[in-house]
Amino acid sequence: MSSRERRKDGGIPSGVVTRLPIYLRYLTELRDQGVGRVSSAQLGEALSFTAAQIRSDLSYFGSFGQQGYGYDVDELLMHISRILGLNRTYAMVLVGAGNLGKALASYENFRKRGFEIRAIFDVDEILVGNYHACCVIQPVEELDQYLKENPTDIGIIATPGHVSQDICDVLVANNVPCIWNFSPVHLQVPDEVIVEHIHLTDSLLRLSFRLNEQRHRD
Amino acid sequence: MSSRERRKDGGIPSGVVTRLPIYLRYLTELRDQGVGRVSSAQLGEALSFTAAQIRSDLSYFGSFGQQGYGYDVDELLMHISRILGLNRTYAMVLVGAGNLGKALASYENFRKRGFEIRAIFDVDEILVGNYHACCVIQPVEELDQYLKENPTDIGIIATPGHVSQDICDVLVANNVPCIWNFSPVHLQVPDEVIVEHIHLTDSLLRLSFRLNEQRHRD
DNA sequence: TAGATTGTTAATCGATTAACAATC
DNA sequence: TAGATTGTTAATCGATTAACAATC
Repeated sequence: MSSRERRKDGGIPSGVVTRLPIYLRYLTELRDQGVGRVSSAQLGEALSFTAAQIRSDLSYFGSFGQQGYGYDVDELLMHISRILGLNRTYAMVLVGAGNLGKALASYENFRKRGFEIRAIFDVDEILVGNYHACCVIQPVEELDQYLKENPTDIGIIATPGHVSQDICDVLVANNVPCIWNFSPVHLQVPDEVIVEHIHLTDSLLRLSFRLNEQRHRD
Repeated sequence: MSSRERRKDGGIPSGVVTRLPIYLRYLTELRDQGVGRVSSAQLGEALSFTAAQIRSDLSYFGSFGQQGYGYDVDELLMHISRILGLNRTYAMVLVGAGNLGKALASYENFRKRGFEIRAIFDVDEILVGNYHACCVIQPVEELDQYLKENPTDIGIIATPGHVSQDICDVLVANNVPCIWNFSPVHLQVPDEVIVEHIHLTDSLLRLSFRLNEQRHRD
């Protein structure tokens, strides 16, 4: 199947989407080291993937290499950047200005990539009115009105679990297409809404599971 | 294949390990709501999995249900807790006391589950000596000596990318079996070391990819 | 007992990999 | 040209699902 035909059926498999940012990161590293060219075998070696998988992943989007040569690092980097949508900016709102929310708002790398936190909301009256990183913290009751006036691509939920579904509903009702969820809750959203969960505790539990795994063996 | 036999071959598939914490979280919610019993069909409905997948996942570890009845919520919760290793505590060190590191150290839920940050390290002389949450922040040069004197289960890396491999090497050299990595780097570790990556930027890029996905379709 | 739901098997589906013709 | 490596096909592998006998 050619890449053109492949694109027609459903979406891109999630495994592919998971690996693209990994490729991007490593290619950026190579470029910063002044490496100009790389083969799928070399990429695979460095990232613990097979060469075939890397070529297969890239072929969903086009032909970026050259037989007998491999890939031009700068060129491939440019293609993957575009594929991931890095050729534009994204407007974000952050809900929840606790320790984690503040850490996210302070993280410069997001803005550098074009992901801009444009407003911060919290319930805590003590926090409201304070400047943090980019913005004044606003009362959460104003989230709905803000979203009506300001088109927003990504809503970041960094609230305690018991309010996150309510916040999510407000975001969805105002057509925010993407949710970045840091609360320990399985959010209910319509099919068309895109959600990425950062479940920190789940990740820790995967560590403790693997650490104790031998116990479950015979 | 019986669960007993299944356990003999390699490890548990990573998909199963990913879903166990999700089951745990939802079962906890049910228990807190006073729900005493649940079927695989109900679990699947709530979490968008098939009932068969849930039964298949659980069967890796034993038989926890009853035909015609389903699962006792408390009992299943107890089993999954043990499977995930929640019947003990874990000693952790945190390296990197920036915004994100501080947020992690302040997060009470980890400690409640038995994941205890026992020491914090940073390069920044201004931070060193300050108390944060549980512990005094120590100079990173003392990490090696600390690990030699204090058995540690999990090393948390919340440093800038350019030093994270060095920190990782110190952790590995001192037999820390698990790494929880928040830095935007693909760490090189021996096969037996267990690594969980929280790559925040990768997660954002998956959002922007999905948001722009239709552009790549015909 | 009749109804419900498990745990497991066998069938299906999808993802990964090996192989290779094409070609730089 | 000879050597290297792509993009793609076909084969393999593993994960998911549907179906059902067992049984509470």
